[in-house]
Amino acid sequence: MPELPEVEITCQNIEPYLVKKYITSVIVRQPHLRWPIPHNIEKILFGLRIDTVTRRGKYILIGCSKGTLILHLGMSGSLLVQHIGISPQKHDHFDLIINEDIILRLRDPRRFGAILWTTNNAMSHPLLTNLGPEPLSKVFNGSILYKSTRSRSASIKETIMNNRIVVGIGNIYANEALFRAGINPKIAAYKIGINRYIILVKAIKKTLKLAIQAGGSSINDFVHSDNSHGYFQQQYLVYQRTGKPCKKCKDSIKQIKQGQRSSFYCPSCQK
DNA sequence: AATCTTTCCTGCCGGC
DNA sequence: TGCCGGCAGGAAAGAT
Repeated sequence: MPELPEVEITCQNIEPYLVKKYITSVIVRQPHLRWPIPHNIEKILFGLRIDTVTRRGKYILIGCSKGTLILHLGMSGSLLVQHIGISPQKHDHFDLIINEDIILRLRDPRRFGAILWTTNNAMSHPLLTNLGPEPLSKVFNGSILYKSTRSRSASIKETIMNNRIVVGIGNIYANEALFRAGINPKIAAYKIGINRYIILVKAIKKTLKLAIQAGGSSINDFVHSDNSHGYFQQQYLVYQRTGKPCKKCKDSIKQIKQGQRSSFYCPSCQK
């Protein structure tokens, strides 16, 4: 399940295979992702040099000589780096062939991912222009989060999962960060004070950094671009630990629904 | 049949 | 009345 740590690691893994190399062909097998892959993408990308591989939230940005390829892994996507000649599997929808040698291959069973192209400044693309701050950047701090939540009656958990407030925090790390901060996921965001927001921001950063260090988390279907699996899934503090003892106080972890998503928390440690 | 992953979009609400 | 921000729910495909 690609959350920000997985996307970050994917970027790090694919970058050396792409930068300063050339796109020598493109194969589209299934254009119907979240939005259609641009119909003429093969012609657009042919012969372009790749200059950069960066990330904005969970969007992967492949900067080329004439524009930017915007990728999103959705709920089940992964990017594989394979040698040319390896046969595609059932859900391998898109190949970028690099220097006639290496394939960057999008595998996405549930097809909630996206492949888009923009010739303008990528940051002014409609999907990117309204995104909140990067959670690991210095501008994301307790004061910013406090100010941006004054009119928010939604729960704190749903609020930190809102991309306009802060990008990149999905269901797993929202649960984990709130536990680390000792904040109950049901509290309305506007009711939380500046002091607790400072603690929460530190907890978010720590949670994401630990996950990136561990190589990204995995439940079922996240595969690293070198085809190895992530190995962080054993270390969750609350996620999917319903009924198990809290790792701080031994109380039983509770599971509830918030906005159609499962939340996990310790009723004793999170007030 | 329900669940799980992301997040955009639609429709609705209340405030000014 | 219209505009706006905010919010709840729905939608997409597939594995289990």
